[in-house]
Amino acid sequence: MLNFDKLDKAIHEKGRLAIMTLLAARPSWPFQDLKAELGMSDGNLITHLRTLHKLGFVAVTKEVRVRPQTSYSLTAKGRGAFKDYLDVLDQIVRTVKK
Amino acid sequence: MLNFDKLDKAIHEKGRLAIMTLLAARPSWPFQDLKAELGMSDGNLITHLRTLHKLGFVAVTKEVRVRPQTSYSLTAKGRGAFKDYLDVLDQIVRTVKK
DNA sequence: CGATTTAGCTTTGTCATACAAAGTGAGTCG
DNA sequence: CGACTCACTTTGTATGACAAAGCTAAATCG
Repeated sequence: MLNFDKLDKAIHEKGRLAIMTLLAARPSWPFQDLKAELGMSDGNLITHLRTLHKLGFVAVTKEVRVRPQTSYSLTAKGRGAFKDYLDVLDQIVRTVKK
Repeated sequence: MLNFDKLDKAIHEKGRLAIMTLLAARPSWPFQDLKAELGMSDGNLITHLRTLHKLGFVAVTKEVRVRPQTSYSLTAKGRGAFKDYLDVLDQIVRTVKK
């Protein structure tokens, strides 16, 4: 049957779900762009990103252009975990709609 | 675009998402059955049910058979809110998979 | 009939964490 | 030099998940 334990808790949190969804949509996101898109505070955003990074879901790239710019992207692991997560969501949606 | 603010926070929590999914599958669930199915402690389960009840998502019916039996079911409001929630999930899944 | 069991709560306490606000340090621009 | 920006870090608050244990009323058991 439906297995809610498989719902990765780290991804399930609303803020991080939004982040993962954005990261899945484009290969790389600068910190400022994520912040603008999500309307989060610096502290909140970076904490979520750090959580995802610690889990190996997100890669961090630092460049110094005119200004320093840190960009974030999904790792293969992150993409896999997100896919698994979405599969569960998909199952829930299908199960209930039947 | 995707609107994460529309993700009802009360439903989004894992435990309550599981409860809502069960309640959507059958017209009514006795407390003990929910507890067995979900493997939650009394205290945890009743707290979640109370949260959903306060929001008007869940109706409570008390019967006295051989033993007292309290059953829980979705209200129309609960069903509507759950549908809206699932619509957002569905959108997320579709958006990412594209 | 007294003891035990059961259902459904309530209470209590702990632990985690989301989130904002404010501070930090390095580099840049005027 | 002084203001500003980026990317953090630190700190504090507030919420909430969850388990364990107690509590009450009713029913069953011996």
